[in-house]
Amino acid sequence: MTTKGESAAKRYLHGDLSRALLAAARHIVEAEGPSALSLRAVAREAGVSAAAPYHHFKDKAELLSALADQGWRELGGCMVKARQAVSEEGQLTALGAAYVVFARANPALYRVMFEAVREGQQEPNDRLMREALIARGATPGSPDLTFATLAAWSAVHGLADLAGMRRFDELKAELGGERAFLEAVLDHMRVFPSPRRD
Amino acid sequence: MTTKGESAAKRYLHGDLSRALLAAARHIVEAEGPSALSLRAVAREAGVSAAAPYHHFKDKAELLSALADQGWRELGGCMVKARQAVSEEGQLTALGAAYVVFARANPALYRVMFEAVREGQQEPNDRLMREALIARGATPGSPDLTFATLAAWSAVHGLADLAGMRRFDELKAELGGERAFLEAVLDHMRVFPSPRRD
DNA sequence: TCAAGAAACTTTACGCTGTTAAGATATGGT
DNA sequence: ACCATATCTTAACAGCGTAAAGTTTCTTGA
Repeated sequence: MTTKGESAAKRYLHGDLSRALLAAARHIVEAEGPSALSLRAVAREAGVSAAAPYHHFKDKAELLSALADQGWRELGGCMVKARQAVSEEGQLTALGAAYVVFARANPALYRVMFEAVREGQQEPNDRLMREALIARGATPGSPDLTFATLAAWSAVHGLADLAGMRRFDELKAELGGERAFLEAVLDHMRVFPSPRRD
Repeated sequence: MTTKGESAAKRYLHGDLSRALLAAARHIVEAEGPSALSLRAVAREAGVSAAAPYHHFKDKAELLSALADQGWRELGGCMVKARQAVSEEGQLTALGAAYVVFARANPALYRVMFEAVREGQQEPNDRLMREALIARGATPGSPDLTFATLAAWSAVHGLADLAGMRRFDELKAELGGERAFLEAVLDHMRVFPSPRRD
């Protein structure tokens, strides 16, 4: 049986190092940015030697990929939750807002997430967005749906990447928060129409 | 007087090392990706010692920032050129297409460019896009113009980041090239309306 | 013209990184 | 009880960014 219930302090065998490494990685990446995330720092934070992670992850990229996967899962959860609260027509906008809000709340994690996609280690799920577009009238197999999905994803990803610039701090404050700012920008994309005016 | 006209081979003083370093950096970044771009590799490629670049750039970040600056300048040139060929209403779409096409033609350079923006070392110019939006009817000082500019930039940046995914290779081929693919996606953004239908 | 100083470059060295290899220790199955 | 195996450690390697100190070349002004 595993040593599941015991205190995790300074045993030779950690017991749940995979999880601990992921947690440490996430902590470091959000606290000090992706460029400061070294495998050795992760191991240090988890209280193990520099070589220990290699018994749980093939290399650094695999750890980052696992971290990214965790992020994509959480983002999926946020989007599902956001969808529940709105009418069918408003779904896409709600999903887009949830996407950007999550990325802005976890900016460094989001960078790791997207990097993993870029390297082909992750295949983010566009099912929710496709469904929302279909609910808004797109025909399921059409190229139009493909383009619209990609347009929506481009918009939210691009906005997530841009919204962190200090340049917009003042504007966000005027609008009473980042959320309002994000929605105002999304409202200028045809794929993200405002519920009020469409 | 400077040794301007002489052969650049194996002199103790290089003569134009700044430029040579930038050229080497650009070559490496496009050939092997941003993660492979080490200062030592750049120095090696330029035929100088590892410490030589420090007489021309404060550190690695400053070299990358200079490379990014060069990229943003070139992109600006492409956009100006793209604008000349179209009517006033089509300007924004032409600018957006030029942006994405440049980013896709120099994907690794574009990543360096955007990273520099993210670090606050570059302030990319949105003058052209603002002008195009005004030409399309936006009122110069309005918040709407700000949001629309940001929406346009989000769209092209996001698309540039996404368009490289292998996932779309087949679709691009069907459309007869990446350019058509990019325009089809841009056409689904309100800020980038198709000339034909708007 | 020539010495002095500045600029451009080199060698050397430091601590950091990712990763591997070889050895130590705990666990679980028989 | 014992052994294979999984998990961890220490030690080592090359490559990285960068600083310090030494060498070579260019420039400048008396």
